[in-house]
Amino acid sequence: MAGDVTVRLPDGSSKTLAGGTTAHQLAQSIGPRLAKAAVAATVDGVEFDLDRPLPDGAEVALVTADSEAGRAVLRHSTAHVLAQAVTDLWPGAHYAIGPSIAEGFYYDFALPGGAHFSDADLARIDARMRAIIAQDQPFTREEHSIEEGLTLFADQPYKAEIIERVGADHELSEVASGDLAPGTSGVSVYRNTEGFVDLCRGPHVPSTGRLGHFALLRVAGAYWRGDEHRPQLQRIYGTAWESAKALTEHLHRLEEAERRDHRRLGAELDLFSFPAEVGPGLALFHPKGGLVRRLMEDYSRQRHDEAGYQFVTSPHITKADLFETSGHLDWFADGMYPPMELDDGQKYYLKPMNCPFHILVYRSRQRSYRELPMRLFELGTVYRYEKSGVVHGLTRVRGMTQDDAHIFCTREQMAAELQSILGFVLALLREYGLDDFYLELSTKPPGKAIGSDEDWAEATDVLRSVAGDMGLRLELDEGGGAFYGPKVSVQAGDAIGRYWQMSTVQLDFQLPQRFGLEYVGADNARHRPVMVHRVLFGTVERFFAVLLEHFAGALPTWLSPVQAVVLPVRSENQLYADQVVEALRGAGLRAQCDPADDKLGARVRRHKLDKVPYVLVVGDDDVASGTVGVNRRGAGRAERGVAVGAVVDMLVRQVAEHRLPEQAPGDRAPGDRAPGDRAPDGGVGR
RNA sequence: GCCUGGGUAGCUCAGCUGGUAGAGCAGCGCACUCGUAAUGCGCAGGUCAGGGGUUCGAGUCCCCUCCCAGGCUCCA
Repeated sequence: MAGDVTVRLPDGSSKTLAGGTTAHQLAQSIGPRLAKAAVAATVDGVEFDLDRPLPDGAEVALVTADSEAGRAVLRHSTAHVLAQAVTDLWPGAHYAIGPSIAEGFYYDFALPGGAHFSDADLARIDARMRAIIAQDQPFTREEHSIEEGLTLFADQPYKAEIIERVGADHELSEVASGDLAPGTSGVSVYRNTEGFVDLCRGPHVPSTGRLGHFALLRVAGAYWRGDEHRPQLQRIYGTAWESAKALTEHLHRLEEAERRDHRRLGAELDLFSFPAEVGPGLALFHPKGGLVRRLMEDYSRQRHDEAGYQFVTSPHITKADLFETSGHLDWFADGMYPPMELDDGQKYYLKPMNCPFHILVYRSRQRSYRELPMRLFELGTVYRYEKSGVVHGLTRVRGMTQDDAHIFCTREQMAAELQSILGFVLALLREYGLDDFYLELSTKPPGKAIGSDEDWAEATDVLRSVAGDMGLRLELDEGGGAFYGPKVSVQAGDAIGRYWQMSTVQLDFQLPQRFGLEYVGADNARHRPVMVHRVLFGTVERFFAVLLEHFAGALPTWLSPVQAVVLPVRSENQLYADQVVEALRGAGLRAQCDPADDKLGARVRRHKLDKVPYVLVVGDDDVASGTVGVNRRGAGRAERGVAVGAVVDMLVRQVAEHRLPEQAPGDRAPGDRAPGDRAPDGGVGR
């Protein structure tokens, strides 16, 4: 029939439909469930509203709400409703951009008179949004010229700025806000019944009634266009999901992340603190935290020893000259503590990096090619003057210890060396229970780098090819390199799916040149070595934090500050309990006794909350038969009557093998709370 | 550095519109000697982050500083 259109579906089949058929009608023709789940469609790879007619010959796929693309549509549409609610409640408010993001959305506003949002406002906005959703207002798309767009948004300066930018650049395929129609010289807007109109590329759900499983989370300040020289806007963050269940699960994940927060665990488990008297970003490690740190550091030293690294040590401060030569004072001065002036006005700096010192070790005498690759390693404590707003627990501090190595090698050796470094790094991270990795390649930072483009290109190519051989996903971080060279970083996923930057490997042609490094080759001529900068944990502090969160505080037995606690059931069992502790200690284990001054249940609970891997209970039966009751962390029930020798052997083996916990999370009773928490009051979250 | 919100006992928090502080847990003491996630009673503990101001009187109102949280920017 004339005017029919034929479209192809993802399964390869074709469907012929009456001309003007929309994606929604197509979905209905396939099935009511699909029609209900669909929130948008892709037409030849471009996202479309459901009510737009399908062109003939198109490849059409329906986007359902339970896909990532579908959630993005839900979130973006929810952001529109948020903006509508805010403009309802604050007439004259300017709205800027409101994209969907990884697990939610945000919208930026400038309120009249410079007003700002409060938590109470969030509740009001939430209520208004729900009213809009209840009205099931349709989202209607319109397309306008640039000029019409400017008229439409005459009183919305941020929207006008976006439109002007589109007008100035027709080729603009996408803007950060995601608000514009790609490849067009006009703009599209979406309108709903109450007259709210927003600049938007789309697509949107057909009507607000399709939304509703959302939560507004927090308000924050954010610079317009992310530029700290531009006005600061009021941002509202929220999340939205396809179902109440998905929303609830997401909120639970947020609670879980909060429960695992290393700052919280650090205080609860008495590992470290940040006294205000010391200063922001400067941690104090308590005996238990210090012990864990030492275990990690000792093991790191052992592995580096085995891998052919040589150990060096360098001071914490140095004269300015060194950082002038290295270029740090030109390129990194913002990140350094200001100098102290000593002697005759001589400037000394706290070191922000270890590399210049290791370079001087290399340069202390003439080097032969026979010495290369030369791998210098140091647990080097560095200080960086981080802006006050960025310090965060142990993951972003001002004083930190890097497990830092600098490898000097020939150009011929560098590919193999990089490969072996990455292999070494990944192997060690796996031993700590991290096994979900991807790599990130960071390239030359625009405007703040030393060295020629050719050198950067070569270094970047080598890193890319070596990284590509690791069999891991490789992502590009354009412009994210250090000032002296590109880097590959290892991003490790933790137990709840968050990724942390751990190790970085940087290839550097510049510092060897600036410091005039040489080696004498087999040809008896002088050559310039290449340098590789490498951290493995990144910093001991950050790695500690990541491990704590990954294991939810339940560190593997070999890293646990206390590996076993022995509980005599009653005081008459004390002597035997002491003997069990002695047996454990004699085998090199960290064990202690908790005498029967308290109920057994209370003591068990206390040490479980302390995440002690093994709680051993000894009563009359055990005294008689030389056994203990074993309550293993993470296990549901205790095991009775295990021979002392067997327990000692089992623990020794576990520690020697650095065995990982079989079950990291969930070693607390449901609904359980940390010491010091208030009694449950039925409220959700905080 | 910027924005917003905070800072009350070791921890988690309560304290209405100003009338000089309160709970739970932790700590200490006493009693209880108990077989696997909270025994009871008692005691002690706070220059309400620090400084200045308004006031007869400030945890509470105002200003400054410090620190923390969530963001922005930046980054290991």
